[in-house]
Amino acid sequence: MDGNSPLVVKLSHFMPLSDEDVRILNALCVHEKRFKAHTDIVREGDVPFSAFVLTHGMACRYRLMPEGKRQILTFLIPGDIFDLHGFLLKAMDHSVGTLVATRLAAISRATVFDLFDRHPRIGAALWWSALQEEAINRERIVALGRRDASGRVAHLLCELVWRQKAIGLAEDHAIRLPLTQVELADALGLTAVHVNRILQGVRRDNLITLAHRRLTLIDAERLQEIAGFNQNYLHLGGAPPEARGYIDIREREPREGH
Amino acid sequence: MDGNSPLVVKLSHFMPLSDEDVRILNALCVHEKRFKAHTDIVREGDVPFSAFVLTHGMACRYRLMPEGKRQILTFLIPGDIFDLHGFLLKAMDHSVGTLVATRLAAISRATVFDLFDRHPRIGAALWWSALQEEAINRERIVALGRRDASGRVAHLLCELVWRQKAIGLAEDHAIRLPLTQVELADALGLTAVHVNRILQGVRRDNLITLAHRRLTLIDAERLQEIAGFNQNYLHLGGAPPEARGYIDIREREPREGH
DNA sequence: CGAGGAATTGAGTAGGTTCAAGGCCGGTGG
DNA sequence: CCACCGGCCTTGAACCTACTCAATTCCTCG
Repeated sequence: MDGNSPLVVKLSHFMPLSDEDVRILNALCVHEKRFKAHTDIVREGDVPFSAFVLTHGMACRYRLMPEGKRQILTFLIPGDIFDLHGFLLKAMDHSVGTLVATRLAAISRATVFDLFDRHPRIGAALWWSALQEEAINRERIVALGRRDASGRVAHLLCELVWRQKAIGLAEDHAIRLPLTQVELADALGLTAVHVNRILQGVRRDNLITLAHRRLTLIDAERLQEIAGFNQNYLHLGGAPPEARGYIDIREREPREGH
Repeated sequence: MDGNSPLVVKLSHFMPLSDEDVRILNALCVHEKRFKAHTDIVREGDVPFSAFVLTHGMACRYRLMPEGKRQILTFLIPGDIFDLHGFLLKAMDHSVGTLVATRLAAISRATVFDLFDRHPRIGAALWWSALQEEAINRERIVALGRRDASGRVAHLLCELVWRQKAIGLAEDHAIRLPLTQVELADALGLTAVHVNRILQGVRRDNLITLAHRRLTLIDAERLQEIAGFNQNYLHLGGAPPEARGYIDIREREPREGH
C-alpha cells in the first residue's frame, strides 16, 4: 500500500491485487502529463480521446451555465480514473479542469481493452471504481436536493476526508484542501458568501479547523451527524464473496486480446 | 423499431443492432415479473442479487433520510437497465421502487457475463446505456445546484418527454406522466406546494397541459429555454465512428464464454 | 512592500418553505 | 345511479433560509 500509486491503494479497497496487477497499474501511471492550476483537460463538446488517471493534485468535472454560473459535479483526487468509456460517446457533456497543479496519466483505448480482456481482476476493480463515482454522484443529488447548507458543507468535508483516507492521503482526520470558498460553493449549489458563513459556524463550534489549505476534522462524529454522512456509499468494504469467486474463475481463464 | 421491446429501441440509438442482437435482447425481456405500484424492488442495505430491465411501467431510485424526507434520484422507464454490475457491491446504497404497476425482467449474472463476452455490440450498447444514466445524474446535479424551481420543473418535464421519445412512447410532445406532485417534488428537491405553484404558472403561460396523468408540451421551444435544456447529455446521436470500428472488430472475434 | 485574489462582514431582499384549510376527482359500495 | 371516502391538488399568509450587493480586511505571492 505504501510507495504504490494512489490508484493501486484505491483499487485495493475493492480486492487484494496480485503483484502483477500492481505492476501493471503502477506502469499506467508512469507517463504523466503536468497541468497548471485552473486549466481545462477536456471541454464540453470535445470528442473524448482518452481515459486518464489522476496521480497528483486535484481536478473537477464541471458545467458552465449560459449565464455564467458554474456547477462542480465531482472532485477528482489522486487514484481517480475518468472517462474510461468515453470513447463510446461522441462529445463530452461537461468539462474537466484542474483546481491546482495536477498530474495525469493518459490511458489509451487499446490499454483499456487490454485491461478488461486480459486482467479480469483489474477490469472488475475499474468497474467498481466507476460504480463508486456513480454512488458519489447520487450522494451529491441527495445533498443538493434534501440537505440544508450546513448539512451540505459538512457532508462534502466528510466525503473529501474519507476519500483521501482511502488513498492514504489523510493523517488522522486532516487533509490538504486547496479549494477556495467559491469552488466549494460551486460544488454545493450555494454562494461563496453563504459557504463562508457556514464555515465560520462550524469553526466557532469547534468542529473543524480550515486554514492554509489544510482541513482538520476536530469532531468528526458530530460533523457526520450534521451531514447525515454514512460512508457506505463509498463501498470501501471490499467485494462481496460471490464476486470474488467469479473474478477468480475468470482470472484463471483469461481471454486473449485482439 | 416497432414490435420490439423498448430495450431494443433504446439501444438502437447507440448503434444499429443485428437481427441476432435484437433476438437476444427481446429474449431477455420474456420472463417478466409484475410489481404493484409503490412497491420496493430492492431496498437500501440489500445485497444486490440481479440486474433488471424495466419493460412496462415506471420506477425510481430513491433514498430516504432519517427525518423521513425522500430524494428521488432517477426515474426508470421502459428500456432502462439497472444494477448491471450490482454484484460487485456488497450492499445497495439506495432503494429502487415502483411508482405505478410495473413489469421487470431479471437478468442473471451469468447472462450479463455472456452478453459482454460473446456479444460485443450488445455489451457496448449496455455500457453506453450506463453512461447515459450517469449523464442524467450529472444533469440532475446541475439542476439541483444551479437552476431555480421553474428551471428544474421545466427541465425534468423535457427530460421525461425526450427519454420517452427515445423509446417510442411519445406521440409528438405528449407522454403519459403518472407522477404525483409529491413525487415530482421529491425528485426536484422542492416541496409539493411549490411544484404545484410552478405547474400552475407553466400551464397559465400555455407551455404545457398536464391532466389525467398525461403531459403535453405545447411550447417545447420556450420550455427548453426556461429549463436550459440541451438534449446532448442523453447521447442519442449514435456511437462515434471509431467506436463502431472497434466494436465491429470485436464482433468478428468473439471471446468464448467460460 | 505592494497588488490582487480570497475571505469576511453587514444590510436588505427574494425565492421557497411551512402550516393549515378547502376543493376536486375518481373509485367504491350501497 | 348516487353518495361517500380518500388521495391529490390548490390556495393563502407568515416565515426563514439563502441570495445579492457592496464594502472592508486579510493573505499570499511576487
